[in-house]
Amino acid sequence: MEKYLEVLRWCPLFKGIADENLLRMLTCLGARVEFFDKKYTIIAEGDKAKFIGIVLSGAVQMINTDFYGNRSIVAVSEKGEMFSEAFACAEIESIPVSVIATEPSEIMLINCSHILHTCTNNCGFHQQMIFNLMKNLAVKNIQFHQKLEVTSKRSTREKLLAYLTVCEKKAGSTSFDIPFDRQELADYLGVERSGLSAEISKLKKEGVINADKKRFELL
Amino acid sequence: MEKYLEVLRWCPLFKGIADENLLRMLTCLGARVEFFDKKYTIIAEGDKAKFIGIVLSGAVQMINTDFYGNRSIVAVSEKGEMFSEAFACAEIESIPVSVIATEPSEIMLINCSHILHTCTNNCGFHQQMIFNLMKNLAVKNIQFHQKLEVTSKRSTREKLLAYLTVCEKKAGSTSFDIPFDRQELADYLGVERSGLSAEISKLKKEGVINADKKRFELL
DNA sequence: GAAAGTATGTTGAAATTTCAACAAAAGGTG
DNA sequence: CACCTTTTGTTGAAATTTCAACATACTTTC
Repeated sequence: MEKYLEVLRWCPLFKGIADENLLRMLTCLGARVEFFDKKYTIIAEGDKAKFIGIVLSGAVQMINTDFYGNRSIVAVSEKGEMFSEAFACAEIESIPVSVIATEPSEIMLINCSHILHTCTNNCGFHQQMIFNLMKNLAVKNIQFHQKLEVTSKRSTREKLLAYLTVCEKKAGSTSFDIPFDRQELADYLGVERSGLSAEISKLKKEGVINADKKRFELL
Repeated sequence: MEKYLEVLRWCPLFKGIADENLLRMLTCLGARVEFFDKKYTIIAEGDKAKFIGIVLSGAVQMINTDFYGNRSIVAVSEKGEMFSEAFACAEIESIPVSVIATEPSEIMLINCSHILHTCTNNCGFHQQMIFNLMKNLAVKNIQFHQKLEVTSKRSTREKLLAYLTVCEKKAGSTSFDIPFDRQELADYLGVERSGLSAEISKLKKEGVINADKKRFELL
């Protein structure tokens, strides 16, 4: 597990926990690492919601596919971030989305009940970890607020600009990469790909943005 | 505070805490109760995100108003439920939405730092409360997933039916009341009121639903 | 480096939503 | 009960989005 230390130090779950304690905890938690190729399903809709995932390398998307096969991208987790923690913490039966690797990815899986229901009173690191988990859940909540703010806009143009503004803030620069190709961006924003492409072109012509592949710039 | 005991027992924050401990904790937490008339603002966008709110009576809505004045209803909290807990727990600067009373409401306000940063190691009830708070954050997360699933549908009809299906599940009956009037429902679903009214009429004619004011039935 | 496959941009027609305006119904108030 | 206000339903025109189809650019594979 040593080779993952650098990523794990960045993971919100282990904030404030020293390396040597972290490594011991991983054993105690029964953490295991699995590799998934691009496009592979890490957790399928309907699976038991037992595990918290941590992205050690690569990236994953939470996908919601409806009755008619329409894909909606709910969220993205990148290196060092967690996923599926809300489902595991809420102790619901099964997970309502699928988690897909969008690149070859190494994923750490931890049975959430090991975090919630083991030695909660004795071990200080454990308390810290539960606190970290709570804070992370709150942060994810806020991210949902942001996503709702973006997708609740009525037009493709407004959704796109709202999303790019969020990215700009996150990146701390007017120029940044987004984690989506055009079809994925459309599925994330809840709009039509062709209309999205048209809108991007229009905004380029108007001199509002620059865009090339996944790189965007707000002018 | 005794007169609020019945509601507070139902509040997810105090689950598993006996009445006598609960009352002592309220003092320790510095909980206070305020009354708000219908349409009054409990927390305004931009306010410091210090407080967790608990609805003792009445109901509140989380409202997001954009630059152009378009209203979007993010969520509703009813009797016994919490609000603003994610903002407080994430310890962000200021709250990005407004919380409005939709009926005359009694609201309990608790400074979240009193929950997170006081006697966390000594007091068992306190540990329980933090655990409850975490679980509630996870549940709210899942509710956001549900809302996204509803609002990510492309047509007014699909959004409405998806929302009504969620209500049906929650109510455990094909007939139920929704917490919105027509304009509010439109602002919650992210559609036009007139189009929504038209769609409701259509679904009634087709025999798919019954609807009268806030009461709906799925046929 | 050629071939196949994937991603992106473009376009016009069809469908849907938004907008504005009004009428009818319901609710609140003196 | 009459008046005023708010809510809801309806409608048609304008704007926007979706859909389908195709051309081009870019990637991957052999």
